[in-house]
Amino acid sequence: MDVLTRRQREIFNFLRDNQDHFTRPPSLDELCAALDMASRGSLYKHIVALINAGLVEPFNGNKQGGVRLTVQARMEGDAVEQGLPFVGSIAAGKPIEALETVSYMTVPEALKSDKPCYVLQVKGDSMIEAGIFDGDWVVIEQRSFANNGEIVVALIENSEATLKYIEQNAGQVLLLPANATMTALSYRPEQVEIQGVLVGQMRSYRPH
Amino acid sequence: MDVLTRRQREIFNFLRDNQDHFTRPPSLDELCAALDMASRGSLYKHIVALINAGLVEPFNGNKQGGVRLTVQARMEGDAVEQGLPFVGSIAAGKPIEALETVSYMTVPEALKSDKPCYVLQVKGDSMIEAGIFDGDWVVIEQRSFANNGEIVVALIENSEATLKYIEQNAGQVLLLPANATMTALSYRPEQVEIQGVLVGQMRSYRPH
DNA sequence: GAAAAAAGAGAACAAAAAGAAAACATGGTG
DNA sequence: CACCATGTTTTCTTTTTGTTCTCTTTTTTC
Repeated sequence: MDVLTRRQREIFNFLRDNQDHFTRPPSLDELCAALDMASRGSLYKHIVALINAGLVEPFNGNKQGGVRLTVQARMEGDAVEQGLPFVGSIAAGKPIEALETVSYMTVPEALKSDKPCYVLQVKGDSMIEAGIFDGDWVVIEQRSFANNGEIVVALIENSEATLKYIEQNAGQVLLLPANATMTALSYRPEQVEIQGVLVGQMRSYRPH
Repeated sequence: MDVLTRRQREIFNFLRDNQDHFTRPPSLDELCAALDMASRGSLYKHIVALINAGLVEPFNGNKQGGVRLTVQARMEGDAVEQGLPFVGSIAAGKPIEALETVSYMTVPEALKSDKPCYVLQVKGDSMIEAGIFDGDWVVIEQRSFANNGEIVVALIENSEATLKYIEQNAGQVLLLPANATMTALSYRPEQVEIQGVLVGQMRSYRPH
């Protein structure tokens, strides 16, 4: 069995990643539009290759109806939707570990990562310029390291947890608020413990 | 059992998503109007297909009275797709009604209202100062009226849908962006149709 | 750089699906 | 009774879709 070409792999990946965006198997024309291609016939060749590779199956007995992924392919992308632990609010001056799970919150797949996550409610305005407001919920991937420029939950001096942009240089860790009225804080690496990285954010506009 | 065709899927989805909007089972003519179809006979074929698939049941012993969903159909809608209909992106210049449900998105209870809701993806920066960024998802409560100061999905001149603050005075409707680089738009009431009100917002920070 | 492979555009075709429009049936209403 | 809203059937046209073909363009490989 032949190995996939680059474009075939691209198209398969697109199908795998976007299967949830189609309620029904997409037709060739729909796929063309989604892939920004102009020719059905060109796409058709790739789909046939994927069919031959066993990665995609014709929908309706090779007649009409579009293509859909094989069962194996679908498994790969499917995840069970389950609530994330909601552990309280941040900027409350307490380490996250001290907070017990208050409840569980159902969160869209798109806002999670594939690693363990939890949900916090934001208190304060330190990140308003990043579009994170007082009262928002944030989805945090549990992780002890971060890349510069990421928004992290950082535990300072083992006592206070905050949500800030992080900038780690040699011998110095900068925690940057997204608020012109606040100033950046500088620490030594051993003073700061990263407890997680921001992967999602949610806000309710309902009156309460 | 035959697999549903694309159009049958669409119509079933429409029935499932809009069953709350009909106090009684809709007649074929009512459904035609709702689906913007001109021929009862054409729709009838689709309904029969849905009946044969066990997804829809005739209301009054195949006599008068319209169609309504079977219990199974309701189950499917509730169990399989627990999420809200995701109907596409806004600021794409298209009325919402023209957009079909492309997928479903699981949304936290706290971001919904108790009325029917749907999800849109935001395109553009017109609401950045309200903390709504390009690429964010918004949960919209389906509603044709709004209070001043609410953020609404407004259909302008029956052709373009946008997300803006609304301010309705006598004989004038103001649509206010939350972006200092953009200006407010003023319309006559009959030029603006409110399609929904913002009740929730979500953002993903995952790279993709 | 030339040859080969891959990718793409676009046209043409047949079959399926979808739609329009009209006619007919049937029950309820005034 | 006539009238009307509705479901049902039929006949037609139009659109969509998979499929195949030829041709050009781009990318890879030697």
